[in-house]
This record gives sequence, C-alpha cells and structure tokens, in this order.
Amino acid sequence: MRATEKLLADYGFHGLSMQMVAREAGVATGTIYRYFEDKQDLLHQLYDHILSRVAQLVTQNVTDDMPLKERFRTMWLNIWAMAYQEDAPLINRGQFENLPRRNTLEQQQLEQKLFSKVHRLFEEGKAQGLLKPLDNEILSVLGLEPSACLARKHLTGVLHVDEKSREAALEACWDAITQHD
Amino acid sequence: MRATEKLLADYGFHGLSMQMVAREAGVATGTIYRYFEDKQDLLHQLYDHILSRVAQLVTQNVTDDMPLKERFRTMWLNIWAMAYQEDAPLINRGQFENLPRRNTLEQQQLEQKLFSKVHRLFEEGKAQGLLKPLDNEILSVLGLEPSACLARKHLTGVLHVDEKSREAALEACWDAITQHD
Amino acid sequence: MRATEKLLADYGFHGLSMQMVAREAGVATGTIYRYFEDKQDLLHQLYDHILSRVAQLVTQNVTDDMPLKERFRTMWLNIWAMAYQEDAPLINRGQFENLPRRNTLEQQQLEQKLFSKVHRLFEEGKAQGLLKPLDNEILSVLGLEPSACLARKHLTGVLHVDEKSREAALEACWDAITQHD
Amino acid sequence: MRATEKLLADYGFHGLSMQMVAREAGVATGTIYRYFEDKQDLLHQLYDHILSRVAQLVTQNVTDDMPLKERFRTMWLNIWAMAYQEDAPLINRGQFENLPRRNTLEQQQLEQKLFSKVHRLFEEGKAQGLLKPLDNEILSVLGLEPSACLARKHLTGVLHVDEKSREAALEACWDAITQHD
DNA sequence: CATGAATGAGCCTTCATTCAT
DNA sequence: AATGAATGAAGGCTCATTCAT
Repeated sequence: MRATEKLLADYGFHGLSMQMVAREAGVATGTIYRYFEDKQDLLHQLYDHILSRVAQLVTQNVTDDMPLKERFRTMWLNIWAMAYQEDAPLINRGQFENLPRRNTLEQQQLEQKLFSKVHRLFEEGKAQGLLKPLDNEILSVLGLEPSACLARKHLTGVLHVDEKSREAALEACWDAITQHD
Repeated sequence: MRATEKLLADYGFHGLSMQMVAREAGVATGTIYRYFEDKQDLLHQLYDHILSRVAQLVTQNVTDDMPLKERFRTMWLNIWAMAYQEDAPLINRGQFENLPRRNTLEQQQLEQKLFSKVHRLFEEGKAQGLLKPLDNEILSVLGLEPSACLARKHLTGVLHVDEKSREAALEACWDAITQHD
Repeated sequence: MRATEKLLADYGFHGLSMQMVAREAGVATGTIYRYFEDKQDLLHQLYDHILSRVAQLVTQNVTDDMPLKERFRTMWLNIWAMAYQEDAPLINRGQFENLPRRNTLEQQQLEQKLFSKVHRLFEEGKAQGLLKPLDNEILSVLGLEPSACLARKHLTGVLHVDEKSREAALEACWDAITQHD
Repeated sequence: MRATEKLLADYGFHGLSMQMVAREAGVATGTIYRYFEDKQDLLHQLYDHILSRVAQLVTQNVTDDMPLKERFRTMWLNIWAMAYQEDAPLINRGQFENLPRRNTLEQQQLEQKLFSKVHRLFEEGKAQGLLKPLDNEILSVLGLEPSACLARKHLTGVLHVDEKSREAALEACWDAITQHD
C-alpha cells in the first residue's frame, strides 16, 4: 500500500500498473494477489488506509475540552497543513478523491466514526445555538471543505494564498457555519 | 463530444475508450480522428465545450443591474440546478474536474472571460464594502463551490438536502463572503 | 507518380500512405483510384516508370558505334552518376529495389527491351571474343552491379570512394567480364 | 527470433506483424515483449543474430594457412551455398539487407570482427601484390557480392546458373580483384 | 507462501479503400 | 471526373490476472 500511494502521488492514477506496484514494493507481481483480491480491492483498501490517516491528521491536537472555535480553527489549519505533509497522504488528494469508493453502509459508518471529533464539534455547537442547525455533512462542506479546496489550488499554483488571506478565509468559513442574529 | 460526455458521466474517466466513444456516437473508430487530433485533443475540446456551457448555465438570468444579493442567489441556485440538467453538463463535474487541462495563459483568459459576470459581482460587492476584501478566486471557493459540492452529494445520495436546508446553505455561503460588523 | 516517388525518397517505404500521396499530388484521396487499381498497382506502375528512366540514364550518351570499352565505361559512370541526380530516380534505389515487382514474362521482356543497348554491348563483346562467354545477366551482375552498389555505399557514407578508387573499380569490373588468356 | 526469421523469409519485411510472430512462435503477443523492448529491438537483435550466422557460414572451412585463391574460392562458394541452407539465414538476404540497422561504432567494430578472416585474406593478398590495392570494402563488393547477387537471382528463378557458369563467375570475380600484368 | 513468465483482451491510432455527393 | 468523409480491419503495445514451479 505504501508503494501504491507513492506511485499514485508521483505518476497519478494512470500509469499505475500492478507490475509497477510490485516492483516498487520489492515483491513479485503475483504476491500482491495474496493480499488483495484484485486491483480494485487494493485501491479500496488504500482508500480506507489514507482516509484514516486523513482523519487522524485532521483531528490531531484537538480535544473535546477545547473551546469550539479553537477546535474548528485547529481542524481547519490541520486540513490546510495536510497538503504540505512530506509523507504525502493528501498530496494525493487530487488523486485520492477519485479513487474508486465503495458506497456501502459500513463504509459510511466507518467514516462517521473516523471523524467523530468533527461531528462532536458540530453537535455541541448546534446545541449551544452557536452553529446553524444544519446537517453535519452540510456544515462540513461549508466550514471545512473550502480549506482543502484552497490548499489544493494554492499548491497547484492556480492561486496564491498568503497568510492573511488564509486567516480571512478561515474566519469566513466560521461565519458560514455560525448563527448571525 | 456528446457521446464522450455521456460516457464520461456514466462510466467515469477510466474506462473511456475511443472505441466506446465511436460506438456511442454511431460512427466508425477512425472517424473520430478526422475531427480530433487524438484522445487528448478530444478531451481538451470537450473541457472547453463543457466549461462554456457551465458558464452559460451559471450566469443565466443574471444581469448586472440586479441587486448583488439577487445575483448571488441566482447563480448559487443555477449551480444547484445544473446538477439536474437532463443534458448533463455537470453530472460530469466530478469527472469533469479531472479532465486533462491545458494550463496556458490563453486558457486562463478564456475562463476569466466566461465567468466575467461572477467576477463583476465580486468586484462590485467589494467596492461597496458589502463583501470581504478577498481574491475573487477565494470568494468563489467560499461562496459558490459549496453549492456544487452539496448538489453533487445530494445527487449521488450520500446526503439528502431538502429545500429548507438548501436555502439555509445558500444563506450560509452568503454569510461566508459578506462583511460582518 | 511524381508525388509517390518524392515521398518514397523522403520518407521511405513505410510512411507512404495513399492520403499523403494525394496531398502531395494536390488531389483528393479518391482520385488516385481512378488512375490506379490500388496501392500495389501504383507501386508497380511507378516501378516501370522509374525503370525506364533508369534505362534511359544508364544508356545515355552511348551509341552502338562507340568502341566497346568506351560504351562500357560510359554506362558504368552513368550508373555511378545516377546516385547524384537531383531529380532522384535512384536515390530511391535503396527503396526502389524493394518496390513490389511483378514477375511476369511481359515484365521481363520489357526490361529486356529497355536495356537492349546493354545487351547489344555484351553480345558484340562475346562475338569478338573480348568478353567472357557468359549469360548477359551474369555479365551485368559482374560488370555493372558493383557500380550501383559502390555508389549506394558511397552515398550513405558507409564507405568513401575517391576518384582514383572509382576509376580502379571500373577497371576491375572490366577485368571481371573480359577474357584473360 | 526463429519465427521472425521464417516470416521475414516467407512474407517479406512488410506484413511482419508482432501478432504473426507470436502465433508462429506459439506464444501470446505480450510474451514477445518480455524478451524484446519493442519491434525495432526484435529486428535489431535478429540482425545481429543472422549476421553472426552469416559470418560463420561465409568463413567456415577457411583457415589462414590455406592458399589465398583457395580461401577466396571457399568463401565465394560458401556464400553461394548459403542461399540453399534449409535453415534459411540468407534466403532472407534480400529482406535481411533492409532490416533496420543501428549505425553505431560498436556495430561496425562487431562486423569488422565477424568478418576478420575476409579482411585478412584481402590484406595478405594486397601485401603480396596479388590483389589490387583497393579498400577492403571495395574488394568485397567486386569479389564476393556478386556471388550473393547471383545466388539470389538463381534462387528466385530470374536467372538459371549452371555449374559451369557458376565456376566461370567465380573466376571472373577473382579476375576483378587480382592484378593483371 | 512467493515467484514471475505467460496470457490475451483491450487500448490508441493508422490507413487502404469505398461511395454518396 | 473529382471529391473527401467515412469505414473498420489491423497494427504495436500494455497490463490485470493466473498458475506451474
């Protein structure tokens, strides 16, 4: 899986062949098939693997006793920082997003669990009347997704985001999800 | 190009073969090559084609004499509506985003021009002190991107968004880009 | 046919497509098929065409009243010179030789006739006891073929042949076909 | 390579497809690509392979202590005989000649070495004043090339060469390269 | 368990030939 | 007679997957 991730990051989704993965991993082609059903399975498992790393990175340094705004801020910046990780889980984000995804219930419950800290943040915020009474998924799209989106554009050079703009974008996201009289 | 678009929407970027395109279009394989240099060229041209349709759909029923909020609202809902278009430009959005893109200056100027109404909206808003003084690109990510993102999730069934939620999301996006005392 | 010859000389046997020929000739693709049965026929006819030009070039400035040696010498040098012709019949020689050839009797009789001056030279030489009593075809291989072979190698740079060597080679060919007590 | 050689001999350079080679060799198409980079590489390697067989056949039964004329005679007849080899290296000669050739120095040195016996023959002959003082390459064209050329024509039926004629042609070639008073 | 040679369907692209205009 | 768009078989090559060792 490490090999696959590296190749995906370096060469993109095309040009990912099982023989390349095998060579990079230092094993024979056939060996892969003892641990993964087929290519699709490898990609699925990689998705899960990366997703849990992403979840870990997003929620690191966040504890449930921090103030809500503080938690949001930390997560938002964690997402931003993820793009610069040397050990590249998200550099792949571009690629990662279109990894084939299972759409099973199990999968959704897994994601639910991985991002429970995020959900807790949103639930508490709504309970306090601080956040808008929207579905967590929607709050996520409004409040956190833009961080990933901007980071990606920043990284690919489509758009330069300086520190001040980044801070303003963070605040704007907060504005999006909080109640305004 | 219509055939390509359909196949892209149905089967995704991978598994798009020239043979399939030809069959779907009801022509012989070789015929494609009379109108497109190669597969890459077909994809590039398709990108341009869709982009201009997207621009047209996003900005339809928007005129520069409408109030700012009204313009924003119309665009946001246009984006939302795009996902339901029978003749599917955005169903592909998921796929569309990773169509190979030329990154020439020309291309960027073209995009600039196609979305000039959007840019004008943002510029006026900033001039009036109504909108936050951020780069248009950033405002776009904060204010409009979530519409596409939610519509996509709604359509794929990952998330159900009722009319009230949609309205709330729209307002939240407006909150994100406007100044607050 | 002129177009075909040019393309053959420039790009070789591969990369000779009917559409290229048409474009070079300034006509539509289909037009070719009004004048030639198919590609093979075009090539056959081109072969004949070039062969007659070759015959003309080989035997130019040769008349039956010249001394035998003089005639031989002229032909040998004509062959050598052919390689340098601007209007390229033989530059193609490399390519020309593996143009598809019909092997009919007619064809052989045609060639017989085209090179009648050569045959007359050999017949007279044998009658006078000056040349070896061998089949004309064999005399041709021994006496004239080497000129083409050397010129080709000289032209492709495989081998440098200066004027003195060329003269010596000519004499050696004469030695090959003449009687030696 | 054996399959390629056979197909080349039977159907010529054009009309040699990797699929055909695979079928003839009794393997799958893809298998070829485990042993050869691509078609060009296959042809290059085949060229080398055949060339070394040709060199071996041309110089077999020739040792440096044999009289010069004897050596020449043996080689000349070896070349002639090559055309009749069941296991067909030279039947291809026609085709063989226009196999794509690398033109590297290495290649030339290899050829030099393969045919060193021929070069030695010519060098000794010139040293003794028996042969004309010409470049070895030229002597080769004058003295040995005609053997291949005649054999080829004989084999394709263009020309019938009986034993006596063959002997005379051999002598004529000797006349071509030797000094005369 | 691990190997890696072998497989063969499938991909992109070319091009000789046809035929409605 | 000329056109040139359309055809579709075939070509070179890749790669997910299998299986005998």
